[in-house]
Amino acid sequence: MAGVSQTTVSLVLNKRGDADVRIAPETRERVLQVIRETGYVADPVARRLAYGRNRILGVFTYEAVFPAESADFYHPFLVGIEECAQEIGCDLLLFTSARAASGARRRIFNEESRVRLADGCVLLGRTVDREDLARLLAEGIPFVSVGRRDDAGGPVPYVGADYPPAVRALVERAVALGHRRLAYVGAGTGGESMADRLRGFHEGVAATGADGRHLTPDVPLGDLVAAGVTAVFVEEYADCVAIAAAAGERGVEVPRDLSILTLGAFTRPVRIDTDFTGFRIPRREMGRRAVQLLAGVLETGGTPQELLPCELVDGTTLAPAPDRTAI
Amino acid sequence: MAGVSQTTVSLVLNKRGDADVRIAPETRERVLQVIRETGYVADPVARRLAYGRNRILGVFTYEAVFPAESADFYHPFLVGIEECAQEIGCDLLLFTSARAASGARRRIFNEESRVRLADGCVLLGRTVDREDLARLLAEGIPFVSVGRRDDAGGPVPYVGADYPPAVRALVERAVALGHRRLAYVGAGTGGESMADRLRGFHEGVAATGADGRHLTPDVPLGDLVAAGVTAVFVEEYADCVAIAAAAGERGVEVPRDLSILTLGAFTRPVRIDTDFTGFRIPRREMGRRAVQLLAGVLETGGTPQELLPCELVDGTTLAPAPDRTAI
DNA sequence: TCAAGGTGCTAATGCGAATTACTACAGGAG
DNA sequence: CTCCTGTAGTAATTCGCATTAGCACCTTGA
Repeated sequence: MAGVSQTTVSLVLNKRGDADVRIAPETRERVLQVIRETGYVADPVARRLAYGRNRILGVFTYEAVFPAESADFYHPFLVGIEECAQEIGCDLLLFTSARAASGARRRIFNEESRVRLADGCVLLGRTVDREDLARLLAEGIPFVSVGRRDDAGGPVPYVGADYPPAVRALVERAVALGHRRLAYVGAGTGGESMADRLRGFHEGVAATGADGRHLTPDVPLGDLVAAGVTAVFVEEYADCVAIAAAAGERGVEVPRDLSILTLGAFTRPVRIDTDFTGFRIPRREMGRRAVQLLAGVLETGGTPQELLPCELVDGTTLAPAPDRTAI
Repeated sequence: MAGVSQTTVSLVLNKRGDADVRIAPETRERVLQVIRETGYVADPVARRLAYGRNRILGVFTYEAVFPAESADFYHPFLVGIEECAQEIGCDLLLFTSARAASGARRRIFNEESRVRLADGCVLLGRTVDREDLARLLAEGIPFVSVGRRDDAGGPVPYVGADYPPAVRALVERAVALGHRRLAYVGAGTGGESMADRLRGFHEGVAATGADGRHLTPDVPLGDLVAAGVTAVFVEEYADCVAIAAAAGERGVEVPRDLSILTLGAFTRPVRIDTDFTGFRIPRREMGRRAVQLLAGVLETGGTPQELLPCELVDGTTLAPAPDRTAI
């Protein structure tokens, strides 16, 4: 329509004013005019095939992105991801189809994975399949994990929450308030984040010289009390609630008789009613940062690894240790 | 690696057992073996370019997808959309980049729109730009709007909430409880959904012979009371809350002195504390249905238009009309 | 023995852009 | 008048796959 070749149109569209390729202003204007009239938009697919970039970031989650329960644990991450993606002018591709059929484990690389359609991707999930990570690494697909990950055939780029210092700080607080017998209640495994929490607990215990034990979530409240534990550090939020409820039933007053500190893992949905003492995982910031780091990886490569600090939350479930003699 | 041509691999991958093209089982197995070993995955971009389909559905929202406020109005739509997309094995492309720079109106067709990367898309938003709709229609891009839309140079495919009967039913309920002076509080414009609500109100008033007036949201509560209005039908949820609050201040008891019925529009975020009488917009179902309809459009074309019924919610803000003589 | 028909696979082409290599033309220097 | 140097633009190729047309080989029937 403008009487020029496809090449010229391409050059005009991509604003190429290079030294080695130039377009007469008059010609350029003619092309732009036609584009304006027809509303022509370059096919993003072909563009990507030829050029290699899309401005599309993939988001892979091992759970549903939009959970039925609002105010869900993952939501803040996504808020941050979206905010940042918008700022840098990228679209987001949610791999919703990856949710495998019942039974089978969901995997990034399924039969017709669309991962490579995106320029890079953000991984979200409590745990991420090691094989998936290794393959991502091996194939050189740019990605950033939200949440720290152990090496998987190489260092994994991530932005995580810095649990150890946070948990350790909580332990120190409790000890400062007179608590001597502490318990970590939770698996302490099942993902790096759990391991990090437990590690922070042990560090804190070691640093303060307190007595710290590691118990599984199914430990009866009676055992805790009988063992003289006055402060529990609970990995999973739902267990916090359960313990608080059990305490209520048994006449153990929180926090007078027992301090409960949450370590903020959300594996199971639960209604939030108590204002537990613990720390805030900077979820939104992690989401934002993940996208920023991914943008950096796309730009210049590298394997960024960052841990964001968790802010302590005062809450109402930590009090000075009860007078032992009074019990 | 398998000693066959690219064509053969393509045929094996796409499971073509057509009459006109056949592959020896032995060859097929050899190819599959190599694929298994190398973990080869066809480039989704090239695939789309050649074949024309992606199994990617675009989601265009005129507001942020993941709002900072949880339990947001749009969230249920997205839950439904994701659920259904997952079921039919599609990924979701969120056009987060479309959020234009401050000031400018966000548009679907911006300079480098990625709409055409998806097979089709779902439109979400209180109002949708008419020009965008017209262009979508003109270019033959498959899409389905969530929310009824007036024609835009042709009928628009949509799945909406059926407001008129719902509002009308509320009016009839109020009249059945003795209310005679009713007021619709809200703009009644600014999108098809608003117009539909107002229309339903007028229908209800006409059918019952009650006295119905249309007032703007800034009407002072005093005027309502002075005019003898005993039941207000409030378009915007935030206004419901505001009116209830104003009533509380002025000693007008809800619902004894004044019944408040919500028509469920959420333009402005607001804390929900009262259990207003009104109806439930089937948001999640609308999201699901939109994706189903879109799948249908992709399959067989057409211009589906559906309205889903709104279920009445009893709530606590509708009571029999006060005895007029007693006021 | 040869044509007809079936079988199994490949060469060539297209999708729509980006990119590279190259050409036609004009003006100035030698 | 020829050679050189820019300048402005184009033809050809590439990206990785799907698809169509067609080729070579093997049966079968007459």
